[in-house]
Amino acid sequence: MNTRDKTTILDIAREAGVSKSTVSLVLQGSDLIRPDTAAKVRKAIADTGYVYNRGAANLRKAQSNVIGMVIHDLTNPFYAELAVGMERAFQAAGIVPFIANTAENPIRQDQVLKSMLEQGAAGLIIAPTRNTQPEALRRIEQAGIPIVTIMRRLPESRLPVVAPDNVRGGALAAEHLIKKGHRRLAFLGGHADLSVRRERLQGFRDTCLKLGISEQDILAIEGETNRIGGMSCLNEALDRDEPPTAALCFNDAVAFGVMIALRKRGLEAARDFAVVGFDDVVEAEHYVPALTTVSVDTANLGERAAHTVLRMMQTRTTRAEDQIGSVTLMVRDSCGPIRTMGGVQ
Amino acid sequence: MNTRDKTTILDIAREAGVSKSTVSLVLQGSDLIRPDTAAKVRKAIADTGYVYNRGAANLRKAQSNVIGMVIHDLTNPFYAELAVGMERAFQAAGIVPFIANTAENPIRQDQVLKSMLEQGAAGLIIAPTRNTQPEALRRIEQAGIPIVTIMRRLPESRLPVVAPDNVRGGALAAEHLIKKGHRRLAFLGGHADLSVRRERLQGFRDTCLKLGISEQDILAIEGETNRIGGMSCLNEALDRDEPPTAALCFNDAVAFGVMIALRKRGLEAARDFAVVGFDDVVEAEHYVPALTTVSVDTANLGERAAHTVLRMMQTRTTRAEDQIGSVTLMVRDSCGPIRTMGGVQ
DNA sequence: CTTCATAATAGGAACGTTCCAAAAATTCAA
DNA sequence: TTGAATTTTTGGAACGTTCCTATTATGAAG
Repeated sequence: MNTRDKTTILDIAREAGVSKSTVSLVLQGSDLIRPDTAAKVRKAIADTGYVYNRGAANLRKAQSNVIGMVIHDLTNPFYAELAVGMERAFQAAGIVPFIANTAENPIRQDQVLKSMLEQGAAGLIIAPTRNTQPEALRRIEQAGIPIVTIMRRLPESRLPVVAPDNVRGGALAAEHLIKKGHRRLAFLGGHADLSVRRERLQGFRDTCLKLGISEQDILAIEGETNRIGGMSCLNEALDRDEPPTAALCFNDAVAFGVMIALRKRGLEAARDFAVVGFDDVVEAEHYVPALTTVSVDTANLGERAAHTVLRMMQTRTTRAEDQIGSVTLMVRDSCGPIRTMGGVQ
Repeated sequence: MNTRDKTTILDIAREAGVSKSTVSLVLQGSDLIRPDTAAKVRKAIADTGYVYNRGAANLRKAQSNVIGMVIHDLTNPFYAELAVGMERAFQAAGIVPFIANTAENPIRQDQVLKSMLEQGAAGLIIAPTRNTQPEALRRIEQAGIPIVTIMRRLPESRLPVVAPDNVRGGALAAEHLIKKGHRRLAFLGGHADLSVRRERLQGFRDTCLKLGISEQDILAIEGETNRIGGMSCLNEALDRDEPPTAALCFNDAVAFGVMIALRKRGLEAARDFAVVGFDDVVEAEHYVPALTTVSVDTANLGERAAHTVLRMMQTRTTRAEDQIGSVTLMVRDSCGPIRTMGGVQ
């Protein structure tokens, strides 16, 4: 092989005294090749510092095994968990997926998506940013690349979605809080344009109404989907005339923010105010007080999404059923005991 | 263009009535092409659903702009922050890097690295798993691909490292705790084979000795580098005959674990036991009590790593200076006031 | 031994791009 | 208007694989 050039299939062919076709066949694990020939080739591969050029192969095959995971906020532990869950599922299929973060920025998301396409991605899982325009994904769809959205549902889009049963989760939380004796309830955090929030809020509100809470005793406050958002939401809630005594939070991050804000006001989660989270990140269990939250079975969600793209890739289809994961309420300490009288202060 | 086939540079050439070379030139933003010709081409590109085939280009150019970030634990908020920091720096350079998680598993890491190589990565940033064998990276080095390690230093390796000044961080923490009046100190968490721990512990221990703490009053307990590890380390520490009254934790995750374990024992961080973290993750500031911790300026660290690979790629070199980021102690609430008498219970 | 069927191997074209050398178009000066 | 100088455009080869179609080696049967 040439001194400085990278070694190719031809180099190992020469080294092993066979043709490039033979080497290629060995590389693909074909059983057309006689075992001893294959051994010779494999030895040559090991001797030389050969690295397979997947780009060249993809070019010729007109298909790749690259899968991209495009996540809107890797900094949110829930999404980080989700991402590594999916990665694990892909690993089992012998695929190394690539993760990219879009930092909740649609423009960045466009760039990332473009890059994934150019790189020849064969499948995509996307947890889209807010304000994702439908046409941002249209190009990918019409390129015939399997794509599934996870968690967030896109408006006016026929893309398959993998998400937890948000409506039921909201309902579970409402039921729990009302059973604990609360009569003025809040839903804190999240933006109204998020499908996740609409669904969670819907389940929450419907159940409240069904269980006899009146409309004006159900408060919904929008906010960021992180700790900071939780803090400001709680403050806004408690500054009302008739403040709520309990809240379902958009997600666990918001719930942590709510608990922090409570402490800053000299109040205590559980004792003075009941808080329920959503997602059940690992941290929830260890927090003090341990957070009562709706578990979405993150690992399972990730696995389903992974398997869905994989299946779509195999069947060369661009459509798939939505998948709604079941949820369970993890009752821990953040709602305190059953309440006998209303009112906080 | 053919009905079902993907459109190529030739299709847009035909569409625009120019040659493929012209299209290629336009794609590369060459100023050789007359503006109106370029406009025609760009229009054709916009009309057709053309997507650039970077694989083909890389094949021909024998070089790519793919950069990989291989992280050992994306689930650790610190590394998630680090990853998005690096991503931001690459974005400014017009590059979309790919992230992969190795889940602290050297075998997985080998697979990921192999995949990145095959994909034609032009540069790599790696936060290596424990027990990374030097030869795991040797192949990449000899392939001439720029690679920088971040945070963890590899044994017997000449790869450039970007890391915070761990020794100084440890020293800062020790000094702070001793000034607060503590006389029996612990270093909690982390495994002895981690360079990060060795350095942090070294700074911590040396300063303790220098400031008059005797060897047997400096306790070092190994453990996992996460919350769980922190919990068990604290329990082990307090179950000693002469328990410490303060600790520097391997990182913030461990520190959170320590504080949780304290609560479980009916003790309180700050009041009953001083705890200092390391890393200064965003959560540290909002925790209750707010965590006193050594800030490593995560964003800056990520930026430096990114710029280092970028520079190596440009200069086609495989060597670079180590970069040690400065650290500062963020004094918050987790160490309480100055202590006048020793002893916990 | 041949002959034939089959199992292994080999050679060339193709994938979509870039780059080089060369051709064509344009501009400028005389 | 012409020719030279310059700018703009073009065609073909090359990158490292895979796939298809040969071709050669092997073994079985006559």
